[in-house]
Amino acid sequence: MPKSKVTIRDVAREAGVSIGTASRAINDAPGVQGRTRDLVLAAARALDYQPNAAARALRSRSSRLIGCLFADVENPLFARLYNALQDRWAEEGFVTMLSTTSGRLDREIRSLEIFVERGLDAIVIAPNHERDPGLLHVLKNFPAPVFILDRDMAVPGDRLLFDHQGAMRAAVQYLAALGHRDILPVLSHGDSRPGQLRHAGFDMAMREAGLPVFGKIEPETQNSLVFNEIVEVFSGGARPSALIVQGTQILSSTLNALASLGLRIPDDISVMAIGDSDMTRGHVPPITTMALDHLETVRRIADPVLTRIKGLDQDDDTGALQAYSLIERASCIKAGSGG
Amino acid sequence: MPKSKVTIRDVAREAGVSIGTASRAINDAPGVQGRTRDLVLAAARALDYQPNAAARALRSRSSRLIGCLFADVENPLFARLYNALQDRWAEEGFVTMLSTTSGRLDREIRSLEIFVERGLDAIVIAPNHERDPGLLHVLKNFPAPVFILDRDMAVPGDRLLFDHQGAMRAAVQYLAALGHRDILPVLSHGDSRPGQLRHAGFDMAMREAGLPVFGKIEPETQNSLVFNEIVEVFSGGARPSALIVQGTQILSSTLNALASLGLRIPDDISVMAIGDSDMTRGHVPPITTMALDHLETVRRIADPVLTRIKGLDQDDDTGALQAYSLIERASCIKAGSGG
DNA sequence: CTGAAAGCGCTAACAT
DNA sequence: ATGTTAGCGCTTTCAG
Repeated sequence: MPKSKVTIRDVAREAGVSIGTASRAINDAPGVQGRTRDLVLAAARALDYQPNAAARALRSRSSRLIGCLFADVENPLFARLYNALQDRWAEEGFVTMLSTTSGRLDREIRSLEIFVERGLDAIVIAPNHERDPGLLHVLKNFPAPVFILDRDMAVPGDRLLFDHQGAMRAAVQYLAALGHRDILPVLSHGDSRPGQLRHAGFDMAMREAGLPVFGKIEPETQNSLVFNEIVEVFSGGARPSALIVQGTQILSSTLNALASLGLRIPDDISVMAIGDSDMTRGHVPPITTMALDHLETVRRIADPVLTRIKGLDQDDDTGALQAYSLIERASCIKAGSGG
Repeated sequence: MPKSKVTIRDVAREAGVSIGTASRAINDAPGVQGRTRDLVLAAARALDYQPNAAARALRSRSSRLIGCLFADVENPLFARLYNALQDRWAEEGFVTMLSTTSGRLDREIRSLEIFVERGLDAIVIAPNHERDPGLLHVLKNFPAPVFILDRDMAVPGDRLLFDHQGAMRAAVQYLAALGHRDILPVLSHGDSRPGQLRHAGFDMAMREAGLPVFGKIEPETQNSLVFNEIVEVFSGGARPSALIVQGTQILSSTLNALASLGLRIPDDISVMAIGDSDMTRGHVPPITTMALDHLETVRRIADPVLTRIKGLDQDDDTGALQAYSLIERASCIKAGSGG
């Protein structure tokens, strides 16, 4: 009884109706009598019928598939996001596909081609290469709605942009209000939107606050170790009173360095994180953080995508900005007030 | 020029051949003259032809899709694994789908149903629920090869089992050889295979080494905080000379607690990790670890799956055991030799 | 409200 | 070596 692929034909026969009626009942389309519908559904259940997605997609020209293109799902932000999006879209009967590219251009382009072949109904992308003409070309001709996540790309489509600049400003203002002047940023060097805006935002905020830029630590990537750089700064005699640290991995390395230097948080130094995670929450003391509202972020991605798939032709929402908010925890205190 | 769905028909016409020949050329099947083949491929490229995967799947009864069912892709092990498997299978022309379930039974079952509907050619699963009859039932009737990853499940299919027991034994032996007697394990309490075997392995190894079990810390989940438990142990006056810690999140919390207690690694206490990660590598000092060989693990999953898809009917490989190996780093020293 | 039939794009079997 | 054709399982007209 297992391997026999039962088709809608079998269901129709079992229910004693035509194949068309069976289809309508199964998709609960209008124009089916209640009793007939029940008959069909009962038959389907009895036969353990599973619709064939390929046949459906071929005929209906809708795969009920939504694709995500991320560089990397080891990044907790994207992992959580993927999880939540998958959940949300599953409620609406869509299956979510994930393609990770390690940020490599060829794989980004190849993934998009695969998305075309598979006939995805929509895609959400946060590619590493914002300005590559080849990638942009594929995107412009993409046969389904494209949602752009936190990237500056010259292609049509809804998008959601994280307010990195605002986050940096809020962080600096918060620390400045606590009396900190020597604030050291530890922000990975980004070629793409997030990195650029964070640096720009930091510089601007410091200027606004009338604070000299004390120094900078710019790890190459999200996974770079900053242990040595941190130790060097303090060995050099210079002595920031507060750190702004972005990224889980970098934060981990930073905390390790501080502990190793014998510096206590927040007594000896204040630490502020950009981006919430198990680490910021679970650390003792917990780390004050600029965080994205996860639920809201998910909603602002999932819903517009669904709307587009339904085909409601509105103008692209090209300016949606997702703010960070300050989560005050125990890792920052007034400058000079420590033990 | 964008939306026009160009079909194999168009390619055939453009190349001046029949639709069948076009198909053969595109799939580079045997029985096509070199020149003809080039003609077709040129036409395909010129028209920017993308084959329709749904039609292919429907006709050929092969979706060229491989599914992964994991509880959670925020777990670095699975994230890395997914990445690598996707890469490997892409080389063979397969697309990989990921379903994450947060370990919830209903979602595990639902995911499998979706896998059936989508006609996946094979699946790799590491479900949370090893003994649920409903899940087992679906699996037994699954219409494609099933590969089981590190779970004890009474269903047919190849599998790869991680040697958690061996890992714990090696860890204990290593520490015992360094003269440690008071070894404290910090291992999450698992209801499924990995957790059970780790605990069993630890107990057995301690017995073999003639060491009394000093105590245990058993966080509920992989994300549990153990800061307080660690602090309590040391405040209680008891004083292990070495820790065996499993999981990235738990390790993070543990290291935080040790730092906060003012304990230096390895001088005041030796620390050994189960499972390699950016954290074990990047920590200062780097953490001695029992690790799985990533490449080998990937190979031992990816290859058998491919073989099964090709239909080579051999017996299930039901006993493959993937060993951990010891990566000696700086976090463990001889008992009593510290500052 | 339901049945009959066309056909989505492709591959595979059968002709030539 | 290439052309022709049937039909995968389903949704969607079009009749009735």
